[in-house]
Amino acid sequence: MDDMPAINQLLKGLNPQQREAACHGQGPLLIVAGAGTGKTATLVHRVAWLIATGTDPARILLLTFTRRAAAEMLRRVDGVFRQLEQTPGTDPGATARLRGTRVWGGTFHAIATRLLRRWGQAIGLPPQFSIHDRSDSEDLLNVVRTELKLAKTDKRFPKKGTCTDIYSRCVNSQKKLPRVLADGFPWCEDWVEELKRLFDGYVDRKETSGVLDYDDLLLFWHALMADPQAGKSIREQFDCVLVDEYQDTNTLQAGILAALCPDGQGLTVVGDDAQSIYSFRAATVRNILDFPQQYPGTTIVTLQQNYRSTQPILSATNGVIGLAKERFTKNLWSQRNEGQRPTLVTCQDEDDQAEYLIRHILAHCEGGIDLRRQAVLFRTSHHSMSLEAELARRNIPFHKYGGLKFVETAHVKDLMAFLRLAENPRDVVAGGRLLPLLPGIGPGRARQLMTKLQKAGGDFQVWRDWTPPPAAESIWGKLVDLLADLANTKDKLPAQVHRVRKFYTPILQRVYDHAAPRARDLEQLEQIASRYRSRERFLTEITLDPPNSTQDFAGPPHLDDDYLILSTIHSAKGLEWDAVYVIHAADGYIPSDMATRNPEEIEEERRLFYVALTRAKDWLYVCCPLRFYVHRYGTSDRHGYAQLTRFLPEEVVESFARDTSPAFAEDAPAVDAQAKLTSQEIRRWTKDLW
DNA sequence: CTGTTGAAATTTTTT
DNA sequence: ATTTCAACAG
Repeated sequence: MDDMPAINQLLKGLNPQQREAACHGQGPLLIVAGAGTGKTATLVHRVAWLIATGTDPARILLLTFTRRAAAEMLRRVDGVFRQLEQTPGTDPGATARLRGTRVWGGTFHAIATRLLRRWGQAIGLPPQFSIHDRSDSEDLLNVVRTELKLAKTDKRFPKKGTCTDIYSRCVNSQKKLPRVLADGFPWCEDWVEELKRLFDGYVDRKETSGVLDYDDLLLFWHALMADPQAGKSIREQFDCVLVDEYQDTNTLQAGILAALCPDGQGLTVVGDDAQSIYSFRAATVRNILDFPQQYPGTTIVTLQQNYRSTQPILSATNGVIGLAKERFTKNLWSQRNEGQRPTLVTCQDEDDQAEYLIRHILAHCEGGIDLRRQAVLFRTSHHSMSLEAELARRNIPFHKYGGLKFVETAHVKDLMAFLRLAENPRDVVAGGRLLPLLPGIGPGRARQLMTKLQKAGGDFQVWRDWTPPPAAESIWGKLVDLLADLANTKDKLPAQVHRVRKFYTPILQRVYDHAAPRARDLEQLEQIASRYRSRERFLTEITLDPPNSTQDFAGPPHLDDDYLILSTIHSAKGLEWDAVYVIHAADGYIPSDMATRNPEEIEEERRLFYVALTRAKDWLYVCCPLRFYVHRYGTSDRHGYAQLTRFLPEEVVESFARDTSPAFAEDAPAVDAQAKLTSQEIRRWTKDLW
């Protein structure tokens, strides 16, 4: 496969910079890839090139931001080889063996799990650990919080979610608690000592429960690399390590990479400092900026030709990012000179905005752009609520990314808790969730039972000689039977789920309203379970990569079902659509009120806005409702007046066309929108004084 | 100790 | 609107 024609064939369609990156040798490589510059294609071809020139696919590690991204890339690597087979002169047998399927691909967390299950014993970690997702972590932290009586203080102690955020931030940034509090949680600074005790207790509790949380996966992988034996083995397992979205990695992740490729040989990172939007997760843009210093001899390849957007859209987005305080990449350019300027839409309020959106979305649909090639983007999940209601009312199908996920619904979590407890009887969160579902059993008895179980080494038989309260008498024996069986069973996963479902459905009907649709969800979960090889794999994969909706499980989507995309900007990362609508582009929404405490936060919000805008290929709309309801707590008629986002000052607005929503148009088609808008604002403002 | 009721506080983005 | 916590009845 070393023959030049085949290699050239493989790289055809790449521009010179992309090609340079794809064919780069072993030295450390930094690819600075602006939005839409063919980053994925480049990475895909680099993997293909590495394989074609003799690297064993199984010795390539591809780290991505989501599992979906990894799967997509490896699928495309296969595509490259399949195409190669078709070209005359290549040996089909040779390429067939080169498929990308054996490449190690996934998120840092998923790869950490695989490696820790294999090698974790070297650092004293038993291989059958469970993984806690974000809400499990909160629950466990809450257990400790209650035990330490931190709830009964005179001033209110931070909520469990906040505590988890703080903890996570400390671990991922590798910074001291007081520093983290001062930087990101100033309203919690009074609680340093209590938080220290809380976190100590939490760490111990994780250990006795046989559990790792998301942060532990990174932390333990990092530690594993320092083990002489295991670290060496893992280092030698991979010839090449490629990292996507490097601008959104944190200190711990950079540390892992340094341990994997100490001198940077075989290391490739790809990213765009202008798109760094995860600092709340302790990601630091320093990773990408300092990469060349960290690895002397780094080759830097910069991709600047944009293949995604029309030039008018690019001019506008360049204008937005041009105002960033620090800016390291050059302006992007496109050969797509045709096309409309993006549209800045002034709306009266949220309803009006929804009206405008639906009107234009349907119009584009008529014009041949399927719903699924259009996306509505917003800063915060609940910003799309009123739009969702309106879409539902009009029977317009949509998929939402970044909202409440299927597996986060209470009934699905309940059912999973049975499987989790059977898999790991030490998991106090699973037990603490499941046991109080029985009548007469609350947090107190649940705690008692879990302690008892732990002392017995996880043998459910010890629960048999416990005397349940009268209310639970009839069901108690059945629960113990169920769990004991599940713990020992060799049944296929769907059969296990079926048993749990039979046990749980009556409980569900007692505990929740709207039991029928919930019960149907569980039937679906049973179906889904059939695709997993084992219970352990099922639990692990669901917590590491929770599907966004039941539809995500459904496999290849039917061609005839078409649906609009709604997504948070964060979840839209790396994706693109023909038409993009960015809504609530008003100060307070973008940038979010919560993220204007310091200049760094504001700069990140600017990049976030930039990411949103750069998702658009042909059509871009930015909507700003002038009047917004203050539904902070509860519904009220309180409202305020919004300013257009500060990221669109006058000189940038010039690259937009202006439009107004239906309400304005109907009110006074002849009047200049700008003037009309102000007078209206003034009138409403005055009315609000009394 | 459980389960209910009412009052009080409440900070976004996600692996 | 939702979550959290204290008070109280069973």
